[in-house]
Amino acid sequence: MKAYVLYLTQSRLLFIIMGKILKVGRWSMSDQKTDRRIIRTKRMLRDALTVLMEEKGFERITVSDLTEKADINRGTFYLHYQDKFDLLKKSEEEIIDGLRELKTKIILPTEIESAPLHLVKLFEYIADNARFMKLILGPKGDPGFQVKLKRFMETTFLEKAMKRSNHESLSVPIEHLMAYVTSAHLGVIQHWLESGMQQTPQEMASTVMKITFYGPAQLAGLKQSPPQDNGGH
Amino acid sequence: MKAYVLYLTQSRLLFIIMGKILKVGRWSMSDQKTDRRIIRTKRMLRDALTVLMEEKGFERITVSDLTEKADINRGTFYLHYQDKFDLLKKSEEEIIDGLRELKTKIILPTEIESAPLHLVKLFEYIADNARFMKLILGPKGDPGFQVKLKRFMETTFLEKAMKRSNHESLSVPIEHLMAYVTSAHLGVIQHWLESGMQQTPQEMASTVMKITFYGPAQLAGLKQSPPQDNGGH
DNA sequence: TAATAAAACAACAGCTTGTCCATTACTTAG
DNA sequence: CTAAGTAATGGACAAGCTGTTGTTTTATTA
Repeated sequence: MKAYVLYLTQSRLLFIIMGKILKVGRWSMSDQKTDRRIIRTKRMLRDALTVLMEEKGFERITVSDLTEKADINRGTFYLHYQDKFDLLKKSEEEIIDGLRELKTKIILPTEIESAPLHLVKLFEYIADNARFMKLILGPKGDPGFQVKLKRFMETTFLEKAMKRSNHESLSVPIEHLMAYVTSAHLGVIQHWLESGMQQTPQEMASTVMKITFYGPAQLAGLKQSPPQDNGGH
Repeated sequence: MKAYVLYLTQSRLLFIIMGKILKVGRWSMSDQKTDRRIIRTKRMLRDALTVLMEEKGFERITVSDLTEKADINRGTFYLHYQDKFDLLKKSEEEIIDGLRELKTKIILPTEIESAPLHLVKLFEYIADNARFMKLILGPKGDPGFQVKLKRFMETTFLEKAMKRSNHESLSVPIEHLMAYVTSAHLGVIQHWLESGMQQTPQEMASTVMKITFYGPAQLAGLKQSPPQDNGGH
């Protein structure tokens, strides 16, 4: 398998492999993350993204908007990101990475039945990143991020709990139960963000746990009509 | 108050009022919806929208794409819609209107505790419009539509049920309970669509009702750790 | 201070947008 | 069936955005 260097400009490297042109990202001898200029540029662009999403929503943003708001040359943008979708994706990944860090920190020997503490930490993290979270999870945000967040919740603190349950006793498919709970959690988070975060992360976690354990209907005091099984016929 | 007709092109009408230019939508003597050509054009464009959203997602679609796929002159597009966002919005509104019709049809004297039947009808309607629903509620869809759908569920069959509950007994804020349940419903719908709709609408409605009544944790057999109130301190 | 890399500048073809006009094709009321 | 009315077409336009490039300037760091 041969690889020919085809072209080499400032920070761009192109290969031809098997007759196909392949663009292989960026070219640099030094450590990418050291240079202050890079960090500054990226920070400016991500800040600009946030501001502009608040102003007009992601769909209406152009790369020109971003670089103008960030006070950066438009060409510089393309030195770091492919397009505005790439910028969004990488901003999202940063948030998810933060979540994953949270996860490794949180597994302590003291908490075996630790779902509530997990939840509190999650709400705290969201509060710390409220501005971006509110946007990305809001009505003009990115539904793909919702999926990522739900998947994170599922693998982190729900799957574990569910694994411990007695599957045979489940009268509903586990996948639906999962979809129900993760989405419910997400919905409460969204509402919390939209309504200006009037409650503390502790209160929110407690609320969510209560509903999950006692059930929405029980908590609302609706006991008069237990659901009859009309799924069979 | 004077109004001067400034300009009149094919199907466009412009005013100047108090020195300000005002574009007043569309101009036509006849009933907009009668003409077969209009109906055909709109249908073609909405079909093209669906296909293209499947192909590349809404963000990547251009008006040129739409008109090319629909085999329609690009100028014609602007005779009916402002831009691609307008087309999406109107397609969504059509779906929501269908839901509202469902709602008026459904209120029959036989069902007082009718939440389950409401739900079955909802799932049936979604199945009937599965292709568009899957897209619009999917990871490349429109989060704004999720909000609309949740609001519909809230006002239609949840608010009524909640109103009947004894509010004083609620140990969690009703708004959070609402957010929890509507989002949970939405999540199950999304999962159902994503996974190829293996279950019947009846089964789905039954599943959702069960979880809502007995609670996710109870159904999973997790009874060992009832949530202690850690929201206070 | 010298080597190195990022950013700025300026230009480019190609594409999309929204709008317009004149012409053609279709629809429907009479 | 015809004629009036209206939608659709084709062609054109300026304006704006995109992604890329080569050259020059500026900043960083060893």
